[in-house]
Amino acid sequence: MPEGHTLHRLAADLTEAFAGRRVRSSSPQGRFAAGRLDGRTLGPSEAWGKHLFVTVEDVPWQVHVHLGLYGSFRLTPGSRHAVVGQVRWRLTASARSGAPVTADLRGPTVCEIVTPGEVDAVIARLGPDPLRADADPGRAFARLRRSTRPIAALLLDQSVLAGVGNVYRAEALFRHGVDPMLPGSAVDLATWQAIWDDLVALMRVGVERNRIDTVRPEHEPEAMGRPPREDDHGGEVYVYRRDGMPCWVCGTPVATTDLDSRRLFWCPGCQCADSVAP
DNA sequence: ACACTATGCTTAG
DNA sequence: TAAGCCTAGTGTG
Repeated sequence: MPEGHTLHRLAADLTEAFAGRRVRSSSPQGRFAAGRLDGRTLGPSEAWGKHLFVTVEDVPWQVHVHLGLYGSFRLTPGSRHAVVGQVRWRLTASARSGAPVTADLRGPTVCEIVTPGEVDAVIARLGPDPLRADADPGRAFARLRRSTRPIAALLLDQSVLAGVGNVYRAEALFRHGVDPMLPGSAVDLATWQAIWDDLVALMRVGVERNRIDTVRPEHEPEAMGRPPREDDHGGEVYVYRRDGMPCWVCGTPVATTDLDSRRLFWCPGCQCADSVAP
């Protein structure tokens, strides 16, 4: 499911499966002008935060995809599958150019052909993306320091930081013992740098494993003598959707509240002004 | 079978 | 702040 790591993994998978290959392109559901790509050769795909761009050889335009809350873009071997459900965009590459493969896009918020100028405009409104090597965490820190909004709200603001979603927000704040309601202006540079570095590491693991894993080795189920969780959010997490359950570290029940119409999860024991980072 | 939820974001008011 | 987008999985009866 789509936080930034999902999009970066998807970009890599699409590039591996389709770059340099001639594709068939269609919109079984009919809501995307997929015919413009039919018979063309794809270039590499790239992710910026939660946005995906699929390039096409010999033309300046690209396909811009945003999965939104429940979009999915799934690759499966083979090129002759029956269409199941509402497929906005189907890409296939046949056995003639390598391993046959199909990619089906369902339920995206955005799937459109965009000009280079439009690509630049999307990227321009995004903050630094921890998964991009050229990202500048200082840009995000400058935004934090100018804001009285809670750090938890700022971490989800894609113009402050690109690619972080509700799970990474909750988990990163937990791992650094930061009170989610701390105003951005009160975050010191050392704390910010630690959170940023941690997001870079956590999200890279997310890309590799294609799931979110945030629990340190010493708190993993094997080390704690508890059964593994392994739910559909990924592997092990500390607080995300664990409200009411005891914190893995201090035993305090995990709390939840609404913040800007999004659910926020945190441990009141580990994440307060006088707590030491777990 | 139906109801509810969800890792997101935009627009209207 | 609320509604809308539009899919899939889970829970309830």
